[in-house]
Amino acid sequence: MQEKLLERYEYVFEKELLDEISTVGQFRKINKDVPMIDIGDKLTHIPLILEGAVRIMGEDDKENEILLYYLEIGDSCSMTMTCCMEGKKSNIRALTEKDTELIMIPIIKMEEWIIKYRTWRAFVFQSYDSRMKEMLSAIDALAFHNLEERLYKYLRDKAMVTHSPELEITHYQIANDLNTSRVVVSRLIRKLVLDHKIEANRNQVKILEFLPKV
DNA sequence: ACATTAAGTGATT
DNA sequence: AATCACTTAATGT
Repeated sequence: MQEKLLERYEYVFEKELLDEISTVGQFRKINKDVPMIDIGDKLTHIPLILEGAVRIMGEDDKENEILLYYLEIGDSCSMTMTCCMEGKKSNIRALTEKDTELIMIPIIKMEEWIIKYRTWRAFVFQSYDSRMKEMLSAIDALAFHNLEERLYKYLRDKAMVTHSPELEITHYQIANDLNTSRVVVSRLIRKLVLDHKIEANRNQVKILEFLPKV
């Protein structure tokens, strides 16, 4: 665990903080598709991702699920960070997208570290900021009723997390994550194919412009 | 060959 | 954009 922690966060956190993380945090290795947090669970720890990715799902007043965002290497969960302060309950559902390694940090340390470590403070704010920006653009797409854009972004995100432009997925699964119907997804997929943005076959979608990160 | 599941199509709201 | 009803295509047993 030490090596990976250093490898991923050596330049993010100061030495003392890294030491404290490795003593106080518990290392966990989780397989693909394992539920970690459900809605209503009390949050006791915040995760720090070392390897793999975690999908964060939200739910509206009905039982409609929607994929909010992914946690990847170097990420933590800003949702957890905020509602964690007072041991509140989760309003999100977390699920491993693939085999994942992470460190769980007890929430009590949150406040302490915010005061104690400059880099931790920066980290918290930074992950806040990036999530906020993501949310804003998501809302934008929703307001414009722009499912096509949402779908394309979804596919790109998924490819990013997988580190591969080729996704093994059905239209039905996509529809579920986007909280829409399969028929609509199929039609939008066909559009994207005609626009030469993707290729699609049964159980498979390939992103054509796959440029690993900006 | 048959059943099951994924994906395509047209019409309707 | 969602839903329905139906077709076609691919896959598994």
